[in-house]
Amino acid sequence: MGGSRRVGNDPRRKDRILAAALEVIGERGVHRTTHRAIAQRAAVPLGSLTYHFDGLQAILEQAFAHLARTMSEHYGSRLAAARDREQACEAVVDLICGPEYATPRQFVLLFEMYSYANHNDAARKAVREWMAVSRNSLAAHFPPEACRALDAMVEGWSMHRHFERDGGGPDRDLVSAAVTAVADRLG
Amino acid sequence: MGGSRRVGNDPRRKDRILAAALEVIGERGVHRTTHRAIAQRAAVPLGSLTYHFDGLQAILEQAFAHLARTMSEHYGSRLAAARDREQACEAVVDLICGPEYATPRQFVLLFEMYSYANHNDAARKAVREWMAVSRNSLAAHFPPEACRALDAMVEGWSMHRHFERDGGGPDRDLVSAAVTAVADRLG
DNA sequence: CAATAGTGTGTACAGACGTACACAGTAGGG
DNA sequence: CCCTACTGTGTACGTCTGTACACACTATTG
Repeated sequence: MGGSRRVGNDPRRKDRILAAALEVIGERGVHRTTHRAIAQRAAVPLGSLTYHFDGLQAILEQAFAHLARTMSEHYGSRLAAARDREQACEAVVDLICGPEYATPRQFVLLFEMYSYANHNDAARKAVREWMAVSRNSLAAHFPPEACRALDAMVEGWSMHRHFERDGGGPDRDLVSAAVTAVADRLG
Repeated sequence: MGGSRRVGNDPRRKDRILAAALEVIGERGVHRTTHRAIAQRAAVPLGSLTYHFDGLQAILEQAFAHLARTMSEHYGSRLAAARDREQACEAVVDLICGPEYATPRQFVLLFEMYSYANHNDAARKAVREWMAVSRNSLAAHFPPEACRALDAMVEGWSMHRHFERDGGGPDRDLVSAAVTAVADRLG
């Protein structure tokens, strides 16, 4: 139709494979993630992976790039909803405490990406972009110095909460106090 | 000599293997860490690994347990050197900015441990203990609430610095300001 | 309809992997 | 001295992995 180039039967297949890859990574970890596990999860034949991707490494790289993009959008949209600094602080507290950003699944994937990024340049690039975007999202509400500090707090604190995994509720006031302390002093 | 039990030729071999395992993990990542790579690095025969450990998983678990202990000691000793709150704040800034705690090698290993901990109970336990100890080290100088916040800041900020990997110097004043802001408000 | 060019798949293969285990080596007891 | 009990090693085996590739299929072109 129009173009001289043919169109595949299932143009979304590549994305489905990448989504399946993230699921497998989340359940098993990058170690023990295999072509066959991904293929089975995506319900596609094994050969389909080698047809669409140049090896397992390429799948992981693109899967993590996709993850970074998704997380960036989520992070950004939560902060873009804030209209003033007070709401921005609340948004930051939400990012740390709320179940939206800090879903266990995304945390597991995040750690897989970070560890993989230390041994793979493409993944490292994805991590850097994700970090840059998350800080830029803060930049709409805070000066650069505060962005650095708040971004670090979001990362570190939400990750500690992820591993402690008990009593997730009563922290909120404390987190809020720390966030406003930094925002006030560095703002 | 006293006991009825014989003594092996090389009692330090187990530790040497664990040290070699950490080196391999640091260079290659947990994915692509194999018995053979560890054996070669430790300069011991392949069979020695299956003799001393019940499988690769056991090696990783014990290697990470060792890592957590080492890091805890380092973290604790740096903070124990502080005599008052001001020095404690300086120590926290050092932990974030200084090259001692934040050596790239240890960071890589830390991320490997975190990601592995999401799929392995023993490693998860090691991570939790390491986090508990690091917070306890802060507890000698700050109230519990401040410990939570400062510990999160150390983790998040040092890790961001690890990935950004450019201009590591001029941050120091900013980090110091953020640390004292939190310490003052929550102290 | 025949020719064709690109899409997609099942299978086969070489290599690497974890692990078991038969065996060698050695230090004490009798 | 021999015997025994234990430590430690080299090798072999079955499995699983990544990847290539010959082949089938389909839709377009002439």
